[in-house]
Amino acid sequence: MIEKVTMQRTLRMTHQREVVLHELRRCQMHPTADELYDLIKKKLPRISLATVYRNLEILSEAGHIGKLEVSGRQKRFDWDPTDHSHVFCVRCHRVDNLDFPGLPCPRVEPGQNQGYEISGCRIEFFGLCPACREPTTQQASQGKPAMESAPSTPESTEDQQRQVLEALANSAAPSGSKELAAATGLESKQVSNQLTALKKKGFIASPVRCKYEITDQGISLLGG
Amino acid sequence: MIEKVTMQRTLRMTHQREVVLHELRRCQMHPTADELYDLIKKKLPRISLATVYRNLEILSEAGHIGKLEVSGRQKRFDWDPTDHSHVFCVRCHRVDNLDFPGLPCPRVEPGQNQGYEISGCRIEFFGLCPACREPTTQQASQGKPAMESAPSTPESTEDQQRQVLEALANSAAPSGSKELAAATGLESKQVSNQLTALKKKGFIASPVRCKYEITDQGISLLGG
DNA sequence: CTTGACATGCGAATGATTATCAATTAACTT
DNA sequence: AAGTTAATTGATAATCATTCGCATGTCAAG
Repeated sequence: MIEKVTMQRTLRMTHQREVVLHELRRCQMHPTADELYDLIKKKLPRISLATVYRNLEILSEAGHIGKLEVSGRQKRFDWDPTDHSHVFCVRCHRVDNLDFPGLPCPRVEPGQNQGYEISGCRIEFFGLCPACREPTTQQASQGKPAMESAPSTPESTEDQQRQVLEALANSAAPSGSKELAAATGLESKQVSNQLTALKKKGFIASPVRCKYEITDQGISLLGG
Repeated sequence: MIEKVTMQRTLRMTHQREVVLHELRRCQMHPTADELYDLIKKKLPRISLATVYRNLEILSEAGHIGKLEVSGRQKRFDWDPTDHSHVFCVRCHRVDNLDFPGLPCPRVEPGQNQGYEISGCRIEFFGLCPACREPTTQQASQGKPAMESAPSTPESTEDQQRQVLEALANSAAPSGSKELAAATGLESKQVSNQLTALKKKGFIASPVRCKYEITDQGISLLGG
């Protein structure tokens, strides 16, 4: 009698599910759920982020799309569910396909390794994407260009601090680390580190929690 | 003059950092931060979880330990920072080393693939660990056995619902999905699904948000 | 046209991790 | 040995990505 209690039988193709699938296929990239959400909102302004997540999960479960779990960061989704490897950029975190000719997965010894019954493996390449390889044409990275984060060069502590300080000098109101990260193109963790250092030295101050503004001392530092 | 403003020079060997490193080396496994935290608390009851996280980060940054980012789940840490591959169990999420004799990383074509400058790759094997391969001696999995989660077999919807229902029958007070997940050894998502299904059928009821109790109808179902 | 299984939108919850901040402390520098 | 200073700590709040609960909506089948 418990058999009567079942669920999740059919896959209904609702409008939003259709749009999720269509937009993913259309963009031909490997967007995160929220990137796709932003895209989809243009077509379906009332859709919920949860619906996007739900449908991506269901569609990947059903094998219609692929789900990428790259190195501990945000999941990305792939319109192409067939087996293939990916590269991701260590700087801007963009993901691209990588189809190599040879065998993708190294021979899995059928015998048990460590007692494990190995059923497969995932290979994940990393490196620098074309955009991030460039020798930095300019460092001012405005906004976020749709799907790809702002490439930034690995800079010295001093450079980073100068950037943060300049960004603060150009800002009217006290800024948080996220705004500063956006303004400088640095990672917010880096920005945060530099804020701490700058504050200790008295070049910036924090009028309210998490917000910073440049001090006279900081201004004179930039000026000198 | 900005050069004066620097930071992060030395690695101070504090007591807690020493213990973090020591405990990680001692356990010879691949614990998550909070598993290690539980271990460390026995030695240093006043240590903060944040300190454990911080030190694991710093130590791995400095190359003293390894950081494992397995398929979108909790990070794990490795006392051995040298290059080697890992297998993880798709059921209990345990991670083990895997040293194969041959070349671990497939030849990275030095030419640019997709314009990427590939600097390396990560191979991640998955399968079933020895414990999870067993044909299920019994399904009652009490508590969590220190470092390894409770292995559970992929069961049918009906089995899962029966388990959940039984757990509820044995519980005095209304239970949440987490407790039930612990009691049944199922994943909390699964439990949640089954709770929804059971509730719809009237076999359980929810006296308060997120808590469930078995109904007379549910009891009679078990009895019959 | 009712039913019931699926779906949706909303908001709140969760889990893992990180940031903030005042107070300590380890490793220099006298 | 005492003073200086930046790294570190504990406690806690915040953050981010993701999921859940629930009331409501939709649709295909009886």
